[in-house]
Amino acid sequence: MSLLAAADPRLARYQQLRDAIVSKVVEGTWAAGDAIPTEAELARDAGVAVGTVRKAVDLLVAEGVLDRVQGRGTFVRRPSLDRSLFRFFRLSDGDDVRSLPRARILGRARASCPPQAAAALGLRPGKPAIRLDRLRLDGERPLLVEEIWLPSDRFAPLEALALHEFGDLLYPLYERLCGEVVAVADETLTVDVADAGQARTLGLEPGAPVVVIERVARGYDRHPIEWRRSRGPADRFRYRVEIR
Amino acid sequence: MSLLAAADPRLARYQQLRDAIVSKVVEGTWAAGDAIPTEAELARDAGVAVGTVRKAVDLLVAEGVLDRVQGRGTFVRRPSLDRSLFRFFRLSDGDDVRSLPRARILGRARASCPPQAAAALGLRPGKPAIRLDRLRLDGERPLLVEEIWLPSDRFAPLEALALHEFGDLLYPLYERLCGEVVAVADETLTVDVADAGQARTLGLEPGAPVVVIERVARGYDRHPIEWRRSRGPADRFRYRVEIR
DNA sequence: TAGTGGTCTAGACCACTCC
DNA sequence: GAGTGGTCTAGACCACTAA
Repeated sequence: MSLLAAADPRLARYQQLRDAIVSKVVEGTWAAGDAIPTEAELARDAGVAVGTVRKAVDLLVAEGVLDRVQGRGTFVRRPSLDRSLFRFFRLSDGDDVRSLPRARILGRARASCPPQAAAALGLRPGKPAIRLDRLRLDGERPLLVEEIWLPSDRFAPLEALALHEFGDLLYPLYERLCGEVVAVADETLTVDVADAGQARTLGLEPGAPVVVIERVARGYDRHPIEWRRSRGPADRFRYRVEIR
Repeated sequence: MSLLAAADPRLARYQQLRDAIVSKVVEGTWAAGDAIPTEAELARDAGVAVGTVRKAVDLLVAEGVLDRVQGRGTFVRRPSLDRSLFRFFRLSDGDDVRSLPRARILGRARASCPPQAAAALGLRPGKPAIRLDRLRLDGERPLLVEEIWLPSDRFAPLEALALHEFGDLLYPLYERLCGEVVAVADETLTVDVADAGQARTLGLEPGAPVVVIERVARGYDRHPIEWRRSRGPADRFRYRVEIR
C-alpha cells in the first residue's frame, strides 16, 4: 500500500507503480543485481492486481531497468555501458575477440568547465570541474582518446585516487567511490579530422578522419553524471542499426 | 476462428495472433494506412480473449507495424523509410528545414550483381540485376550518392519507366509498380574516403572523408527487397542514439 | 515440491472520437 | 450516443528453477 503513497495519483496505476519501482532503484533500496519482490508481493504492497504489476514491470524491462528470469524472479539490471561504446568499433580487426579494451588515465586536472560540457551537466560555464584524459587500448593499439568532465562536488573521491588505480572501467568506480550509478547515456556521433596531438596519441597521420562520440551519461532518474568526448580512427568504425 | 488456422500451435496464442496479423498485412488484405478490425472482432475471429488480442497488438505496435489511436482504431503503419535516412545527416547546415531532399536518377542498367548485394538479396553472385545510380540533393547541394541493386524478376516495371519519372521517393514507387512494400531496413555505417568519381559528384576533394551507409531493405515478412550503398560528406553527418 | 514468472480468460469501467 | 482503444481486476493453469 505504502508503495504508491508518493506517486502522482493522476497517472495510471501501472505508471505510478513504474515510478515507485524506479525510486526504489534510484535510492538504492533495490540495488543492481538484486531481485525485487515477487509480482504477488508488489501487487499486495501497492494494492493493485497482479496484471497491473505485470504491465509496470513490462515497461521497465522494455526500458532496460529490470530483467525477468522465468522461475527465478525479476532483477535490477546491472548496467554495463562501459562495454557498449565498443559496439561502434571493430576490435582486433575483425577477430571475434570480445575482450575488454584496456584503459590508461593520461591526466587529471581541476579546470574551468567548457560550455558544452557545462550545459550537459547543468553547471555554470567556467565553473571548476574535474577533467580526465584517458586512452583506451585494444591490446597495444590505441583505440580511443577520451576527454571526460565530472562535477567536482559529487566526484571529490576521484581526486584523491592515484592514476594507476583507476582500472579499465570508470562506471563501477563512480558507483563504488561516489555512489553515482550510470543507467543510460545519450550519444551523438560525428566525423572530424585528427589534430596533431590526437593523431600522435592515436598513432595516425594528422588530418586522418576520426569518429567523435559525445556522451552524456545519466542516472536512473536521468540526472546528468558525466560528459565525455571520445575520438577513434574512422577506419575502424562500424555501426549497425535496424530502422523502421 | 479461421484467423489462427495457419498459425504454429506450439507458439503462445498471442504470438500466433501476431503472426496472423503480419500475414494479413504482408498479403495486402490489410493495407498500409487502413484500420484493422477492432479488438473485439479480432478476439472473436481468433477465438481468444480481448486481453490476448491486446498483447499481440502491443507487440506489433512496439515493432512499428501498427499504430493505435484511442477512440478511432488500430491502423497499419505507413512506413516512411525514405525520409528516415536523413536522421543521419544535417540538412541545410543546421537550419530546421525539414524539407524532403530531391532525388535524380543518374543511370539505370542491367548488370551482374556484386557479391555483397547478391548475398543480401539472396541471389546467386553474378546473376543479372537492376542497378540504379542516384543522387540526392539538399536544394542545390549534393548530399548523397547512391548505388542501388534490385532483383530483376520482381522489379521489371522499373525498367520501362523513364528516368525523369522516378520522382524523389523510391519506396512508394516499388509499392505502386511492383507491389513490394518496404517495412524495415538493416543499416551498417562506416567511414571511407571519396574516390575521384564520388568526389566529383558530391563536390568534394578526392580523399575527403565520406560516411557510407549500406542498407538492406526488407518487407513485413523480412524478405530482402533492395540493397543500396549511400555515400555522403562526413562533415555533414550527425547521429544521435540513446544507449542502455 | 514450493515458488517464480508466463500465458490466458472474461469480464468491468473509463476516455476519447465521430456522427 | 455508439463505438473505439485504455486501464484494471481476480482469478486460472502452465513452464521453469531451485532446494
